[in-house]
Amino acid sequence: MALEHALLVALSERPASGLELTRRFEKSLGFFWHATHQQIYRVLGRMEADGWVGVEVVEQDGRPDKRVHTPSAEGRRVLAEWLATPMPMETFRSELAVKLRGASYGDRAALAAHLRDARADHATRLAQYEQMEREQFPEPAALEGAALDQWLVLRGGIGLERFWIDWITDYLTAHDLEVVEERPA
Amino acid sequence: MALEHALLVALSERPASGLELTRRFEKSLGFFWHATHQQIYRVLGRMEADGWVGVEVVEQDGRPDKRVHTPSAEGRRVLAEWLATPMPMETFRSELAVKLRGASYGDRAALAAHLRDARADHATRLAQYEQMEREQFPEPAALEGAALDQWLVLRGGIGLERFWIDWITDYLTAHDLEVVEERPA
DNA sequence: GACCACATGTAACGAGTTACATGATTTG
DNA sequence: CAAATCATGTAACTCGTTACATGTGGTC
Repeated sequence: MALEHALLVALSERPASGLELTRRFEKSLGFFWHATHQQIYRVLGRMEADGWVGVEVVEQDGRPDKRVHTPSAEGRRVLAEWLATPMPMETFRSELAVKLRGASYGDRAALAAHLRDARADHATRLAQYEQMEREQFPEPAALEGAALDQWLVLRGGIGLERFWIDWITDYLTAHDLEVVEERPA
Repeated sequence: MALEHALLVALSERPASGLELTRRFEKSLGFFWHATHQQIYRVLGRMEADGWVGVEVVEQDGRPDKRVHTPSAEGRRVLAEWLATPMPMETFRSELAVKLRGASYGDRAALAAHLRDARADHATRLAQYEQMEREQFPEPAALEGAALDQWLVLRGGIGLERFWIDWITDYLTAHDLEVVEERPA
């Protein structure tokens, strides 16, 4: 498991409350790790109990208090140890792949419509990532340290979205299911 | 959830016992879906109880009996219905990405060593996939129907392994951590 | 006789999802 | 005053992993 460690990475970059972490996960680390606020609060509570993070209650102007979490010395030790641990090879899990493989046992035309939707979703996300790259990393050659890591992970997200788009396109093309745009007269 | 549906796809291609399914998952659908035999047996039991599959006990020569599962009419209906259902966009989950992003909070050199191992693992799997492609699909242009789908999913697996290798290589290169091969004198 | 492969399971746990609950403050 | 946003949580459930259990038959 690694949500603990993903949270430690995020909190090392900047201390945060549960809700702030949730939002940050949607944006950045979320390319490769998704977590709901329920799960994040639960794990944060466990990390606090285990002494991996310290909590400071911060009063806010016109808003409820928030509990800001910061990695403790023990938390930093745990994170460093995890980073140095070898990992088993990962295999991605994809429902879409199962559907592609099983297409002949259902309505291939209906599936094709969903594939085009899925491709459009990935194209949208790709465009978002590329915009983030332009705005946040205008000069990649000058990056180093944590900022360089962040850019490289964003590059990974971009590469992955391109993989999805290419794969779906290849599938539709091979089955001759691409829609040719009609030019309106 | 979709292990049920993945099993229905596999059983539609060919009826099988639990253990045979487990092995088939390691080979083909396993590019994008991994499942242990425990999980497969449990889900097969549920599918049998729900009437999605029929079971025939087959005696074998010099081996224990096996229980061969075949999709029922109800199972085929369920599969077709699932195939026509729109799906939410998928996000892959990767520990490796978290480690890349968190590298500056640990020992980057130690991480780099594991990254090279991970890249070697993916290169090995890529070679296996490419060999499967040569052996099982020597003439892709002639494929159609279920066989074409199987080839396209294998192509997806190949594309994904290439993504991994490229990404890790980009990371190591950007951090100037590539090992230059020493030429033995 | 020990060991391995085949074949099917059970039990316990941990991780993740979904739905719901609570209370504050700002905006319309 | 109704609705939306901020902020933190509980409860119930499903999914997935790990470890263990059981029995057959062939091989060294």
